[in-house]
Amino acid sequence: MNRHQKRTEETRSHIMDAAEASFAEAGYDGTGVAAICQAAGVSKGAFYYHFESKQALFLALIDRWLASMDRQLADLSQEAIGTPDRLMAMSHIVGHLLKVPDRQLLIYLEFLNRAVRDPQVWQATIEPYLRYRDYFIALVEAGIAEGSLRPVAPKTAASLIVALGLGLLIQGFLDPEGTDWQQITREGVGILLEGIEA
Amino acid sequence: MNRHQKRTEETRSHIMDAAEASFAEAGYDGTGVAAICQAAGVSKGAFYYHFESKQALFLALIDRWLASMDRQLADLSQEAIGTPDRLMAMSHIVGHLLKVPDRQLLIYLEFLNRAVRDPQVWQATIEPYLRYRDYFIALVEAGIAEGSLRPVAPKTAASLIVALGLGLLIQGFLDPEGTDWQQITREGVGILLEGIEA
Amino acid sequence: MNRHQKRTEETRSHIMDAAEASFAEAGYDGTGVAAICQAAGVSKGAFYYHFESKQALFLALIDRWLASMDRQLADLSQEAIGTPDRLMAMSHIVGHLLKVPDRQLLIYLEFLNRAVRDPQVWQATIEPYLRYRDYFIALVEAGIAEGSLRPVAPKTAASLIVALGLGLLIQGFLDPEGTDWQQITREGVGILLEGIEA
Amino acid sequence: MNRHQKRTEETRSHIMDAAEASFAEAGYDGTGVAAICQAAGVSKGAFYYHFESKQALFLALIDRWLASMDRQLADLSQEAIGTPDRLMAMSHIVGHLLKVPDRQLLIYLEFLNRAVRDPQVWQATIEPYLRYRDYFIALVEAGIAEGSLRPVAPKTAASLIVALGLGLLIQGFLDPEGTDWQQITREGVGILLEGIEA
DNA sequence: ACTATCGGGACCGCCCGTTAGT
DNA sequence: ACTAACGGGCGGTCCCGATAGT
Repeated sequence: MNRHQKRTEETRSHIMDAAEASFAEAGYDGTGVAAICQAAGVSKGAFYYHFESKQALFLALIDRWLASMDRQLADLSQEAIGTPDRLMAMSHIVGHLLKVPDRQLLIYLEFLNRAVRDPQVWQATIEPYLRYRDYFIALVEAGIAEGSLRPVAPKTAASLIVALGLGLLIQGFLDPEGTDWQQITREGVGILLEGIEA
Repeated sequence: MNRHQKRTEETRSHIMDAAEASFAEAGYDGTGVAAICQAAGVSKGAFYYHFESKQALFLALIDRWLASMDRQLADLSQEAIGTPDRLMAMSHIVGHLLKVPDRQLLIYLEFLNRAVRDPQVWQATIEPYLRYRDYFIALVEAGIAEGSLRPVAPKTAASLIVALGLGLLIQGFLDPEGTDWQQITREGVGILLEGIEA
Repeated sequence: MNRHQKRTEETRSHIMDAAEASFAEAGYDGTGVAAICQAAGVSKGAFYYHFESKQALFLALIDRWLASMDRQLADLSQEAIGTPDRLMAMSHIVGHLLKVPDRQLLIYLEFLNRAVRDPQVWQATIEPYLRYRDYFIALVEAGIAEGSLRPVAPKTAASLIVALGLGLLIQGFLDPEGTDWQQITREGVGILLEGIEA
Repeated sequence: MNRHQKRTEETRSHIMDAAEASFAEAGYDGTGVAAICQAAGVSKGAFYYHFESKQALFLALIDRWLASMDRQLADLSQEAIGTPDRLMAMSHIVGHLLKVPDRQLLIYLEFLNRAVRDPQVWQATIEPYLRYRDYFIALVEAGIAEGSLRPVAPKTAASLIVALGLGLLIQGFLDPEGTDWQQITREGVGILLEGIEA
């Protein structure tokens, strides 16, 4: 990668970072392209040189986020531990997300909200969602196979786990100050395990 | 009630119904006041006679929804049954919501999404949220007192229940066709109860 | 005049008073009919029962003001004094208007501004303006005849007097605090008289 | 100066010229941004690229006018002549303004009318007004010093001169046809000088 | 690879005036 | 003589994207 390409990539990243922040803060519709450009310190022309449209930028943002999620999950899969411990480890990740009331996370709500209305965004969201659920299904099946989990329906359990994560995240958004969500998450996973552990 | 009042009430309802449908379909920002008026069959003059702004209409919509929620909860509280059974009954309500892929429900996502960005909407959302959580806390405490639940931390359990409901609803939005969410909900509550029942 | 008629007249007056205040404060275009009605404590229906349009109300306001001006001039003409003294007496009236920075006076600026653009308002304004100038012309001619004034061109002198009054009024609007306009007016008339007195 | 800057300057001027004409013709409130754009042959996008708002354009118009006024005054100050002659020269300028019934001048009335209601416009108007009055005060003082004027109060005389100009301008607006305002102005200044000349 | 400038459309809020009802 | 409710349209602003220029 030569000097030029590097510079180009940097501009792209700046725009995406600025957009991510703005979308989280004010929402997709509440953020103008001009505002993104100003925050990124570039002109509108630069924006439309790198992205076909505001929508395309949004999609790129989703992709970037999913890629980072994949990386995190892959890291976790490296360590060979039992299913319950792995769920516990995951709860720590979610709990960590909730510890600091990170306004930046709000962009995930925006992803969600647009996914159910925009077919293109839906496409980009539903596919990874199913992938993640499959991951949890496999996890549960492995747990049943290794005898650490009771023989529950894997799909139900997986949906339950995802629901738990989503639901706690949203509550964390709604009430970021009044509750120690990190602790709730830890205890919650404990209760859930109680219900499925052997 | 004279003719004027009756007419007013009807117009207001028409507007709110049309707005609810449009907001669910296209989102808050994707719905213009003109579109609402057309759908409701009234003029802009009528709209701004009944509502101070688009935002005010949105808040009125939230209030109406919360009022109906309160009514449903109150109905449920009438019947004197044990906590586990009551939770099961609730799961049926949520399950029913998920049975038909009702696009109308999408407006709740819109409520959520705006609540975290607009202080006024947040105010209107957080207060009832806390009220509902308190309701569940009381429910769990009652269950522990009557011996039907194990002595878990009530706040944690309540948050868990709410998380379950929210998380399943959102998954229902994301994947409305591929899964029998009604069944997942039933089984999910079963697993959760497994973890907290005595 | 029976009870009903009296009540009607009162409502009309309330509306006109409220409109006068609002027009002075925010200008003609800056004042909505609804605002006038609210300030007057009546409904829009009442407004349009008494006035054909916002414009008609404005015309009525002009008429009312001109009538009061006529009354003042007539009072002044009663006293049989020389022209210079009469001009001095008038300067006191103008000076008095300028003593208190009466925001209410701003409506005359609005009259002026609309007169040059709206033919109907122009009609209602130009005619009395010419009448007043004729009054001053007659005054000057009388002064010359009685020997108290030098033989200046009456029309020029009259225009000068009117210009003086208008110009000082406007300066009083522009700089209501920084200057003692009452005194300036008194001295100014003195200087002017110096130029035309015999 | 590159091509961009030149184009900008031209567009800005076109917009300002069109706005000046429209404001004079129909008043500030009676002129829509769309109308200005159409008259200037540009789009709304161009308009709001060059001006932050309709109000900002109005202020820019005031500034432009004041700058041209300053230039005229400066030109006049170049020639070393006595105070009376200078006042006479000025009367010629005002008289010239009044000779042709120039509808364009009506924008000054609009300036005035808005200055007394809008703090921002007031700010932009009062400061130059005071500057001009100071100029006349200095002029009168110089006249007294050089012995061409009687020892009148400079501030009073200056206010009188300004009042004369303003008042004649307004009368010129009200009655543009019926009177030879050029002549009235000349004679009027003569009379005024009569009152202050040594 | 980027900037300065521009095109045109859409949205919210308001406004003037009308009508059905009392 | 007056109110509540409504009709329809306009106005300022902003926004997404395109183009001319470098």
